[in-house]
Amino acid sequence: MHGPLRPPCPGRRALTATAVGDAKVNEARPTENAIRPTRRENYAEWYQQVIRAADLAEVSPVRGCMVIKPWGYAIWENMQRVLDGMFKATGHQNAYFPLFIPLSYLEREAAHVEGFAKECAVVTHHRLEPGPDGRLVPAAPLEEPLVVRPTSETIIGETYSRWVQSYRDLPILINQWANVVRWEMRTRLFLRTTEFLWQEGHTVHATREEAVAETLRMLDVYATFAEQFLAMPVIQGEKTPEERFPGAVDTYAIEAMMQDHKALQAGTSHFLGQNFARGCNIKFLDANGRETLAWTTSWGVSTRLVGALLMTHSDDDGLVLPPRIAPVQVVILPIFRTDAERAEVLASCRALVAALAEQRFGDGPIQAEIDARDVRGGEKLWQHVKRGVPIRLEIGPRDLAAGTVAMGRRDRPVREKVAVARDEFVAHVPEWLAEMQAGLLARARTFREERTRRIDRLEDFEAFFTAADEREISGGFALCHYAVEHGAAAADAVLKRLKVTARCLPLGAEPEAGTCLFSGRPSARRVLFARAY
RNA sequence: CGGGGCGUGGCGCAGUCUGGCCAGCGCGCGUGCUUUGGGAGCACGAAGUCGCCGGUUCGAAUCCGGCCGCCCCGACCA
Repeated sequence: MHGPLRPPCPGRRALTATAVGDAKVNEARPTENAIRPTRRENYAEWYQQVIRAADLAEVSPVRGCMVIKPWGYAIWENMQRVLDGMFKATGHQNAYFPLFIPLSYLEREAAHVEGFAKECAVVTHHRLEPGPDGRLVPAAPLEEPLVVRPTSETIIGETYSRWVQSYRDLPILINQWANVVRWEMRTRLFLRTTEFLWQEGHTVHATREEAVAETLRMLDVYATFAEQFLAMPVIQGEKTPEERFPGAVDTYAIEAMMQDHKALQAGTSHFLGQNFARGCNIKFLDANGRETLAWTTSWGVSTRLVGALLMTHSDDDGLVLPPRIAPVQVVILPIFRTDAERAEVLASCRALVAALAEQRFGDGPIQAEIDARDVRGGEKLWQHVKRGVPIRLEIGPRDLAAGTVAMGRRDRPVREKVAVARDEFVAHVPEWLAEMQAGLLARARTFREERTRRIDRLEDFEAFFTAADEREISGGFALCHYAVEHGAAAADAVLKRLKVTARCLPLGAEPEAGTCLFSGRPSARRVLFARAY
């Protein structure tokens, strides 16, 4: 066990067996965080400031919409790439369906309309003409208004009804990457915007069992992705009837805990039963020649995952990216004064990038980038800290002479810099990145476990969700007995007051007889309660 | 949609109550010099229809009327 990645003690000088020099911890400046306010001071504002400091996105001139900037979009592209591979590996194909849904389609499933009607953008005209004051006004009304898709069950269902004739046509396993629009009252970058990017899988099956299996399989894909790539531990569970997707029979979700102890639904998977098959007329002849209604599912994750990622790992110095989802794993900051030094240092940096590209991490080569911009060193370094790049390297004339690189890790204090032999660095980077990845997951899991309680008395429940003083962030995950079918009315007032909701019925929990915390009725299992995004 | 707040160079704000001084400050931006292995210093400079429309007035960022937009709190939500 050696290498600079396990300094014996945080904040102290780290000793390394192979490094050329001792670790250097610059303590000249008083400790000061890059992000203000800090998480503790004002969590919601901290979130906005991290997005700004990391250059992920900004609010657009269009109400409720965001501009996703290159760094933020690169993270989303990585998510897309990995998930897309996982979808393909489970037999799905990509396709694309229209942005516009005829109003009449949306009406095909009663619960579905009711759920989405209040947040639909509607296109009513197809032409602009100069108005009396010289400004353009809509003209030429459409015969039937078009809804900008809030989700695509109905338009895809309509299409599937023509594709499905025989049991031999099944299953249909299709995904689409798309944008959707939901006219929300209040928006927050990445977490809830009027327009957002997502993927939606839509499948059709011959039997109920197969559709249920698909629903749970994709939920598991999401959980695996969240944990292995985003280093974000999640709880898989079934939604309560109140939280169910409009039109679904069962909705499942992965729930993650953010650093303010709130739950964030990071992905959903719906067993739609035959509801949409009925509404959209998806029928097939089975092996016995009988006309049968199909069974469908749908499942999705969105750019919300970027917000989830941010709130899982980031600290008061900005974004922290798990190496497996970071667009760049290593950023190299060349240091030089003269033109001669510049040429020499840059050549050396380029050689290092090439050497790193030979090393593999996860499913690809290590992505290293040289930042040779004419920006002052300290300023430049902090930009990369705030953007969450896992490893920073400084390479200057002294390193060239000594055959070293100066390394800083995003999971270590910013001012902790370790000199590592250059060859050593190249050889061990994959291992160190893997260690960072695992460390982030472990830390997030510990955080969650420390704020998860089994609670059996209402007064404990109230206390758990009540802050002792202004500065404390209260709450977390509460696992409580809850008679789902009968307890809702009894629980309503308490939950509303505490702003807590039933997040899900965790899967895989062993049955346990108990008494509903709210209604006193018998309960067979515990339900996960939390404040939620 | 209800309650509260706010619109002044790219960003953050002061000035508005009590009309008149060249519309100011900080950050950022540009140029030059000095610096550079941890968020630089000095000097010079560019940049504003004071949200929009109308009214009052000799004179409006400031007063009056209307409109638009944004933010926060609630109801709705991936």
